[in-house]
Amino acid sequence: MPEGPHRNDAVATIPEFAHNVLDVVDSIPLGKVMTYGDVAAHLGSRGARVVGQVMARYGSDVAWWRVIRADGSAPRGHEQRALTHYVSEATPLVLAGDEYRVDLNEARHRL
DNA sequence: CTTGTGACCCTAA
DNA sequence: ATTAGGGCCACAA
Repeated sequence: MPEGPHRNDAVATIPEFAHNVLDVVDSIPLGKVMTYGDVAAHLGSRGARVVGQVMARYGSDVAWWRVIRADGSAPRGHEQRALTHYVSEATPLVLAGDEYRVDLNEARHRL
């Protein structure tokens, strides 16, 4: 007889929405990016911030640098580490003095 | 159940 | 360029 989730499921730990976010991130091709809002919209949500929370909590094992802000800047507090990835995977960048942005016109992954 | 919290987004000043 | 304010909403406590 079928039953719903019981105690001691080996799965979970990661909530459903968070799991879906990670799936989308895994689908972003090398050298491409999506904004937090893009990821949310793809999942039928308007919660760009929630995507950020998910990345902060569960994103360490995926290509987190491919999810960026709407203006093309890297995740807050991770600009340096993100840049090494952009360079190594040849993500199109726009330089502005000591700052940089990902060139969304070139690198945005659309669905 | 209620509340506080953001790796955010947008507009206005 | 910067700041302020409102909106967003899944998640953790």
